Amino acid sequence: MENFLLIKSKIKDKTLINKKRGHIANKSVELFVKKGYHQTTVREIAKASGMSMGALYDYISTKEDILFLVCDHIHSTVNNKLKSSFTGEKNSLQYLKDAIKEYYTIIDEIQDYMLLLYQETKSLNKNARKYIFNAELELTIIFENILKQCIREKTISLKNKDTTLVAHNIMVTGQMWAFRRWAISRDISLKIYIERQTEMIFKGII
Amino acid sequence: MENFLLIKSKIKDKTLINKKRGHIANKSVELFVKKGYHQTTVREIAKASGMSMGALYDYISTKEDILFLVCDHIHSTVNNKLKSSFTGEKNSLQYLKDAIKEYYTIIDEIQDYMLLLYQETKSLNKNARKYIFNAELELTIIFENILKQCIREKTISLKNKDTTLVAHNIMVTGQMWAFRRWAISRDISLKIYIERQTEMIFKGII
Amino acid sequence: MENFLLIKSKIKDKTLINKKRGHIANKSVELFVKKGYHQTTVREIAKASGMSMGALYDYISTKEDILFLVCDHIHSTVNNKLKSSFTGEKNSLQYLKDAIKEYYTIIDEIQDYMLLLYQETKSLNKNARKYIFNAELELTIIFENILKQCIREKTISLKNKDTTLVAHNIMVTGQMWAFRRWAISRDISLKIYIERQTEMIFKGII
Amino acid sequence: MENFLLIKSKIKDKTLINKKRGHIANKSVELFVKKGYHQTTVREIAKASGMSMGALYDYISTKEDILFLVCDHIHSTVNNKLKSSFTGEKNSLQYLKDAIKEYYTIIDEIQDYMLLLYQETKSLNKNARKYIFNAELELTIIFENILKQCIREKTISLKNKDTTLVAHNIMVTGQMWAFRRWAISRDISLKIYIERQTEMIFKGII
DNA sequence: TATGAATGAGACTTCATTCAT
DNA sequence: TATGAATGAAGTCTCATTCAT
Repeated sequence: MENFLLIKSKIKDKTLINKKRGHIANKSVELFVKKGYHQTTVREIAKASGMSMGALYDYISTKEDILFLVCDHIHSTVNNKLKSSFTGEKNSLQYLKDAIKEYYTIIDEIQDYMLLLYQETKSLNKNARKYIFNAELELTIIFENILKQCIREKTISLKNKDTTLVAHNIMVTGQMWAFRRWAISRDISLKIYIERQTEMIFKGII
Repeated sequence: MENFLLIKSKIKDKTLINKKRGHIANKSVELFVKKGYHQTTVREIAKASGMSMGALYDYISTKEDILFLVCDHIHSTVNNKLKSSFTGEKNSLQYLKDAIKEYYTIIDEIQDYMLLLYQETKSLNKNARKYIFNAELELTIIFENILKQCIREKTISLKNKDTTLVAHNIMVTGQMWAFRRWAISRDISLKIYIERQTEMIFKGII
Repeated sequence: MENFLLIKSKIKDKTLINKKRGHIANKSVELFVKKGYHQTTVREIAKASGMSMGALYDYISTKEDILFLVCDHIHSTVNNKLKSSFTGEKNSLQYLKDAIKEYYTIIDEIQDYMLLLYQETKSLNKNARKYIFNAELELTIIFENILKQCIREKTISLKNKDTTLVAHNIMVTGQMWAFRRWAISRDISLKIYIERQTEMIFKGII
Repeated sequence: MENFLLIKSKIKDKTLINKKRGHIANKSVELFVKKGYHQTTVREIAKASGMSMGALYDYISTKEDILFLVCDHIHSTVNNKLKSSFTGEKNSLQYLKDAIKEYYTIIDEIQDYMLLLYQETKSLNKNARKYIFNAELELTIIFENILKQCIREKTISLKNKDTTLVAHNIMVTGQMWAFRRWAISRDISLKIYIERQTEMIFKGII
């Protein structure tokens, strides 16, 4: 977590800061998911974190900072989960397929967090928003790179300039599982969803 | 707009209610787009609407009602625009293609509204949310019906049970133009975006 | 009802005024009993009276006027009921006994109104309050006069100067049935209550 | 004051809560007496208490809570004053006589508070009202117990089952001094009032 | 460092009263 | 006379942030 640049703290010990901020993010994310960012009061956050108001404000300086912490936290979670799943040697096509499956599965696991992330980012200030967008972009680039590898290995037929779009498509189709659950999950399981979507994505690029 | 069931009013004249509520929605949507729902005060809305606080509250009973009005307004706009574009005789495949183009163009025109719609719906109460979800579903069903017509005319190869998923995909890919503008529109114009996405969707179903 | 002096009206026809004001008082008293004067809105009163806001304000000029109308209405009711019960020839002691019984019975019948009367009078302006106090005094004087008649007929042993106090005692003991119902009526019926209290009053003055 | 169960506070220090609530009650009671509960604004209360709006609301959560605080305060005052007056050894009849005198004197001292108490209790919610009624009942029981003691000592001739009623009579006759001052105190001093009323009460039970 | 009481501007909402029709 | 939409001041309550201890 490189949020030192964006959030000021009265505390000197950077290890402590990291530890406490992680703690705050963990406790806050649950509250935000349950009640939404605006409906959650700083008092509630302090209580849930087992800290006093003063102590809390020693590690952040604005309520918005907590939202940033939370968004960052969610993105890190996804990022780490996804990256740590990339093991073993395989051909690039299988790699892509597995990455999609993994990403969609992660989204399913933390769908509430995903909703939170995409609905509340707008409440962040410009800089923080940029930071979060960047994290989102990094994730996209992971897929883009796999696609480029596929192109190099000629396992798909796609122009290099279109990889960005396809990568975004993959991500959005994944997030759709969280956003449109109310409509989709009535008819279809995650397993089938992944199969169908993967199939269609592949048809589009092969 | 049949929001009489969900929003109470102190005014008796239903025509007047409709007129004023439309006016309020029109003025509020701009404020919400600019500052967000929570950051916009009722006083600002009253002022922008050229009404007194009291008059405003004669037509609604909660600030949340205004959000509902706005969400409803946006959906109606999209719905009407889309439906009014369906003219002329054409084969179902062309029909689908045109519908996609039309929908994506509408999204481009009112992208700010789209963002608002999908980020603030969560602030509505359960009933209002259901209502809005339903409007979203209606839109999806339009695409689903076109797809089913294509299947009947055998212009695409898709199983009937997969039409829902593809319809959602079409919608999400369209909304993506609003949500991921910051990443996509740097490299690509709306025209190209529509072409590429249509191509990929069609590859997936033919 | 001589409230013309205290409440202004835009209407000329005095018969109409009387009729409508009676109507308003009748409808309002129920609302006031149920919700209290302050919690009842003029809108509710207008609706319950089947009048428009404007029409209502043609017959009164302040919300307080309605409260006055109501208080007056209650007092009149008690007064008329009590006075109309005074029939037949009897000795003064029996007269007193009957009057007490009658008064207490009236209080039992309209106990909610009694509570209203004594709790909301304070919200009236000085003049209106005086008027209501006067009506209360008139009622007291009825008892005082009976007591004086008893003294003249030597059926009780009481000094003339103490009649006022005893008259007040009689009234307060009656009102107590309304005010302390929550404590008293658990153990005792109205019939017994009247018996016991009458007995004690008589012991005090004979 | 054990009002912790009925009024929530954001403050942790219970001693502080008690102190401040006492302070708030003291300042509010004057305002309520002067202007009435409904006519007094929370802002005025805060100002009179020398607290900020926020601070005030840290110790209560509703304006109604302040009314409860005040009613409780008044009752406690009466209760404590009365109880602390019970000293010395005397026969039960004298005891009763002194208690009446003391109670009536207290009422005279705080007649404005008494009026407030009985006119505004209705604005409390059910639970709070019950609590206040209970305090009133406790007071009544004090007199009831004295009466029972008299019965045991055979200094009065009263059936045990009638003690409740007489106790209520004593209290109501006392409160009458506050409620009907406008009519009574013109002719009679507190001293005389106590004498006459005591005399009549005693005649009724001996 | 930590605590939590205090601040105070400002949010939403109500409602007695008026007045154009 | 009657209607009911409009006014706008004022009410209660919240809550991010600070600061004395």
